[in-house]
Amino acid sequence: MHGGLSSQLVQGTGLDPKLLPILKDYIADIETIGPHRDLALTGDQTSCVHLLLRGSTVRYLTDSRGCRQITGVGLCGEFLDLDSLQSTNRSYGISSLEQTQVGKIPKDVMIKILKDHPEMMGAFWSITLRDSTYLERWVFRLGLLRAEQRIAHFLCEVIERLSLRGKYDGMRIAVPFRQVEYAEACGITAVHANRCFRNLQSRELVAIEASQDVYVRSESGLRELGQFKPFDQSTTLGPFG
Amino acid sequence: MHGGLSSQLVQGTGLDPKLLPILKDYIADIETIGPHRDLALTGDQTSCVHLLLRGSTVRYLTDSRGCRQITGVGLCGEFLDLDSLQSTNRSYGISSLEQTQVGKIPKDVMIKILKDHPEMMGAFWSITLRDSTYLERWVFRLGLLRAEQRIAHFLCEVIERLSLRGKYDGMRIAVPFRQVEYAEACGITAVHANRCFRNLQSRELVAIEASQDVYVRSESGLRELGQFKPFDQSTTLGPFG
DNA sequence: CGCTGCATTGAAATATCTCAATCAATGTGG
DNA sequence: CCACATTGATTGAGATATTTCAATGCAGCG
Repeated sequence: MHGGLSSQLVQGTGLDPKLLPILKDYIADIETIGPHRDLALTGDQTSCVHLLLRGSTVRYLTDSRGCRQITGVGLCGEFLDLDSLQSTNRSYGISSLEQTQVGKIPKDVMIKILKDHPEMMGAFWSITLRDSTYLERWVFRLGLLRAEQRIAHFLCEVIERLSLRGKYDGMRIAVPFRQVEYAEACGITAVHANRCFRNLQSRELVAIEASQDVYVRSESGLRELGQFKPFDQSTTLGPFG
Repeated sequence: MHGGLSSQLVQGTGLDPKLLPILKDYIADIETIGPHRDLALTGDQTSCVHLLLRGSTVRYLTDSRGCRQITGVGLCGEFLDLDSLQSTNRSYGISSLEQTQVGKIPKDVMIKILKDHPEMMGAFWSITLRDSTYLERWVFRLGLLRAEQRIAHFLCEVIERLSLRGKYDGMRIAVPFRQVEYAEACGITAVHANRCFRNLQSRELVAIEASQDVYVRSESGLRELGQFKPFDQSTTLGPFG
């Protein structure tokens, strides 16, 4: 059924490999949905936690006019909403970027996991801390950078996270963002995102093929323009090992 | 020595009151610093975790020109940098807004706490999750709102967090932000922040006295303008109780 | 063929920034 | 008590970035 599950999880969740088989057994339900569908809606009861088994997602908040601000990208192998354990209603939506498969772990099962395997809690906390770091950079991006830099910075984040799980070939951004998504992630208009990409192309930092695929021509150039500081890998893991 | 410590912690940390006495015993060192001083610098070794005993702080990221983006406000009783446990070097700075007192808990002591009192981990995780929620809204604010709305939204966040710990009198924002800080928190210029405040005053949403103190004239008006959604208090606390 | 979804372009409107100056309050030394 | 420096708020005017609106292009698809 879910063949390469373990290996995906190893690279995705950030969990200690020893903990993975445990987790796997608790997935209650696997759901598959097409591209650009909502996996979870703002206001929903938070009945379960989602683990992304295939595809990619975005997490977003909506303003009063219905505009979306993307606050995070979900890549294969990641937990999408560990915070569900904390709140009864979802304060954000999650939607898919492509054909996507999620494993659902009911909240009470999560609680059982924590009871049966106390080691898991440190792992989960650790994941939450890592996600916070990315969120904080997201604030940096929106607060201090101009449109073109924001896109560069965002691309760097995606590259970094793909790299960390061996899904970056050094060329192509293997996540099917449309320009709308780049815009919604960077707090700009889709129209403006388009012009920014044109500039990034003329600076020879990226190339765009087939109107959809972004190819990285100069990762260092993107990092410099976007003032991207790589993630501090040297985590102590102290309390969690 | 540190008299009202317990009661401050009860309201601030979000920890179960039973856990507080435990924590209190582990504070190794108390440091006092004046207003607008750095408590921790970007790049520092993360040798300890800071617990704010008195005063208020901001946490910020810096761009290549030295401009600051504030990513969080530290109020009395809160942990300022639980994430230190995760990383070896600080990726952000923390500075004081006023005369401020912090308790320092060395990282290895934190690890010992977790070993001796496993219940603490759920509490810490819970705090991290709550902080993430605020960070996510910060992204919303910067990404979707215009300057004036951002300030309204930011004021709402501060009001809410002060209220949650009984430090809001219904009138005055009891944190000594200067206009620079409002600007750095909202991703705008100090000059522009000033003009926004003038507008907020003419809309009769706030009043400013002595050029420093912000008085709230219409909390609901601020919430509406800033599209502020209050924090979901109904946390299950399931895995942690 | 005529949809539909998305990228692309242009031109005018607007928000925000930048620079530069002034003002008000406060504190300090003589 | 005055002269002066400092800090932060305030204003004005021009420059720039970004949005908005509206139109066009382009590909896949029934």
